Amino acid sequence: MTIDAPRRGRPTAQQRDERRRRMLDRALPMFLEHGYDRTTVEQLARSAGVTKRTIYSDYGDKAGLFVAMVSRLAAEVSDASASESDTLAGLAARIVFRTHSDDLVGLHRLVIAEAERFPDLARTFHELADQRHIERLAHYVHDEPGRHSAAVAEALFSQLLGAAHRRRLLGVTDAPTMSEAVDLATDALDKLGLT
Amino acid sequence: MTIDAPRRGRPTAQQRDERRRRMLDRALPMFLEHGYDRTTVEQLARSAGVTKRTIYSDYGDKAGLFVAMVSRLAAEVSDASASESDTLAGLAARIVFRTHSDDLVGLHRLVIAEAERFPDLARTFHELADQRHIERLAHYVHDEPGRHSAAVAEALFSQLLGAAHRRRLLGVTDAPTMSEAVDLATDALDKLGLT
DNA sequence: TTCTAATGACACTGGACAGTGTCATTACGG
DNA sequence: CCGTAATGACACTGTCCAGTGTCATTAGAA
Repeated sequence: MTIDAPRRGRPTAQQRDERRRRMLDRALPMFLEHGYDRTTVEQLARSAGVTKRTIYSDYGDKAGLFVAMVSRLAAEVSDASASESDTLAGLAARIVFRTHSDDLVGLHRLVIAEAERFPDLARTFHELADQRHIERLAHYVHDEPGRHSAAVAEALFSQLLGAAHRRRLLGVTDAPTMSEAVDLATDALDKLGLT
Repeated sequence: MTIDAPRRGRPTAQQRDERRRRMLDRALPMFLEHGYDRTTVEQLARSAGVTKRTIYSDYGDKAGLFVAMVSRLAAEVSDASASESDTLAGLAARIVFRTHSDDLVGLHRLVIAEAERFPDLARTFHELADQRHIERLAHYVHDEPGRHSAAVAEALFSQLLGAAHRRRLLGVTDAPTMSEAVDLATDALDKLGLT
């Protein structure tokens, strides 16, 4: 859990970058496990192999680190499903798999939980995660007769997450395997009459 | 905000019941506004016109009050949409309106936020709220050719909440009016090809 | 080389808050 | 009417934790 061999004194540029990255990397599992309030700066520091001092001078305070962490992750999510896929079914399945994963569900939970305190963060998350997914889906459904692709894409997105994702947020089911994700995606496409 | 004229000494039976109810009633807005961790027992007590003492003797601790409050509300939600409606469209619209309301979205947020700490509560909430809605919808779609009514009902429920409800959880949109809820419900039924 | 920036180690402060103890007060039950 | 249960008032304890100060240590910059 804890990073070993911390050295005193000013770090090399490389070490400094590693530390900065580690603080963000390690913050996620910490916040996921304990929630925002119950995660102490001391825990965050120890887990990253760093002292509180460094966290405060790099990120200002706990909220600063939290925002930086979520922002970075949301951006990654938005990039992740970008290129690789070529079919609607493939894209749909990947979106299901990703959004139902433990990490993303946990992140989603955090952002929802703190939506009141960090409204901008919630908005960013929504735009980078959900909205991007919908836009990407829209590229594949633009020809549907008589309905706007954006509306169809949103309906599909709703169906791809659906009640299953609600159950994930509430923690009453486990993350689907990739093959289960494919099935969920297939069902969703089917129910909306999409090819 | 605060209840006035608190009197010392043992309360009458009626006063006692009122107090018990008030504690639960007032706990919701408190928890909604500040979240679980940042709501203090002192605030809960003052808001209900009661001292910490009474909260501790009635509910044991903060967690006890929280669980009691959510359980009662979840049960109410489950009863609420019970009888009145006779058409699928009517039921669907009422579900949309209720689940997108500020109170229910806030409650949902709370339960999601604390799903890790109160897993049983999350399960209860899911069964009493979501699952009940799905079952109720299922009564109206049992005749759909070639698909199980339960599956159709779940798909419909997914569509009734959908991306709009995600936005509500993230706090990026306001609660829909009743007429907007009707529109959302109509769209959802439409997209799934239901009458 | 010398000065400065970034850090670890570690102690410390100030505030907040859960939960308890005590006592006077009031209603209820017998 | 008397003993007891439930309460308000209020002080108190113990703990936790965010954020800061200090100093020695090390790397980079001039």
